[in-house]
Amino acid sequence: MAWKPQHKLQTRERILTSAAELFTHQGFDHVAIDQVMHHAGLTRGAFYAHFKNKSELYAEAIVFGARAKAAQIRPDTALNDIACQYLSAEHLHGQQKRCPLAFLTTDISQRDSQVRDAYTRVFDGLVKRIELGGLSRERALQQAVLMVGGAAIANALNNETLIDDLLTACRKMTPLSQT
Amino acid sequence: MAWKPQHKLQTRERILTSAAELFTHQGFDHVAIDQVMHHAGLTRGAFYAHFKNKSELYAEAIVFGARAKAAQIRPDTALNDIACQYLSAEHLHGQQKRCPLAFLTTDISQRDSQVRDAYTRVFDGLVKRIELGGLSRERALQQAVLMVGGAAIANALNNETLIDDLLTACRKMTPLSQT
DNA sequence: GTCTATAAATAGATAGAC
DNA sequence: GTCTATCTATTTATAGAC
Repeated sequence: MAWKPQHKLQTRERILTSAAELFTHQGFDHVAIDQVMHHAGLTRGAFYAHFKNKSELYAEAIVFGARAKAAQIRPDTALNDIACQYLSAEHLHGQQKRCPLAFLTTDISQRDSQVRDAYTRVFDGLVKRIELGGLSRERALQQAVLMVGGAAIANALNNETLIDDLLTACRKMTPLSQT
Repeated sequence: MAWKPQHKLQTRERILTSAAELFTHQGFDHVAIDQVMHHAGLTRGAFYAHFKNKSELYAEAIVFGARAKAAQIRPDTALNDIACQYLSAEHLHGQQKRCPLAFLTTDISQRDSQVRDAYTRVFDGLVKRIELGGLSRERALQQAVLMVGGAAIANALNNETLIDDLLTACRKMTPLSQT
C-alpha cells in the first residue's frame, strides 16, 4: 500500500499550487478556503485533513510559490537577466508565476509569526542567491529591494506610462550596469 | 450659522485621521468601519453621512495620510535626510505617522480604480518631489522604490538583523552618496 | 448628524456520513 | 480522505428615532 501516502502528498501539492496562484493574485483575505479547494478540484471539508488552518496554508504557500517561481528560471541565467524577467510586464500580468515576495509584501506584516518567518526565510534566500552572483551583501540587499519593491509598487499603480518608467528605471539599476 | 459646515468638516477630518492611522497599521480588510468611528469618538451609523462607502474612505485616507506624513517633515530637509527618516525604525515602529505608500503597497492592487488612482497620484507626487531635489526622473524613480519598497519589505520581515541590514543598505543608496 | 437596531452576506472551522 | 450540512462570528450597509 505504498501509493496511499503518495496520493495524499499529490493532493497536498495540488492544494498548494492552487493556493499560491490565488494568494499571489488576490492576497490572504480575498481568497476563501472554498476557492482554493475548488480550484484544486476538491471541496471545503477536505481542507482540514491537510492543513491545521488558513494561516498554516498561507505560510506553506509562500514557500511553495517562491520555489515554483524560482524553478521557472533556468539555473544558469545571469543576475541581470533574472532582474529583467522579475521586473517585466510578463511577471506582473502575464502567464508567469507571481512571486510571493513582491505581491504579498504588505499582506504579511499583520499575520502571525509562522507566516512572517516563512516570508523572511524566502527573502533571505533571494538575497543570498544574489550574493552568490558576486555582489557584496549591501549591494545584494539593494538589488533585492529594487526587484521586489519595484514589482510590488508597479503592481499597485494605475498609470501605464508611470509603470513602464518605473520598471525601466529599476531594470537599469541591475548589477552589471553598476559595476 | 457658519459654524455648522465647519463642524462637519472637522468631524470628517477626525474620521480621516483615525482611518489613516488604522489602515496604515492593519490594512484595509482588518480595519472595520466600527473601529474607525469609535477611534474618532463616534459610532458606526454616523459614518455614512460623511462617506459613500468603505472604499471611498480608503481612497481619501491614503491621500490624507500621505499629506499628514509629509507635513511632519520640515520643508527644507535635504533629500538625503528625508530618505533616512523614511527608512528609520522610528517610521516603522515609532510614533511617526506611517506612509500609506509603504505600508499599503500590495493592499492596493486588488481595490477599485478610485483607490488605485489615489495611490498612483500620491506616488507620482513623491517622485516629482524627489526630482525637484535635482535628480533625473530615472534616478528619482529608483530612489522612490528604495524608500517605499525598502520600508515595505522591512515591515514584513521578522528578523531584526536582516531588517537593520536592509534599512542600512537602502539608506546608503541615497542621492548624495551616489553623485 | 448622530444614534441604535437590524438586515443580509460572507467565510472559518467543525460534525458526522460514507 | 473527502463529502455535505451546519454552527458561529464578523461586518458592510440601511432604516428609522431623536
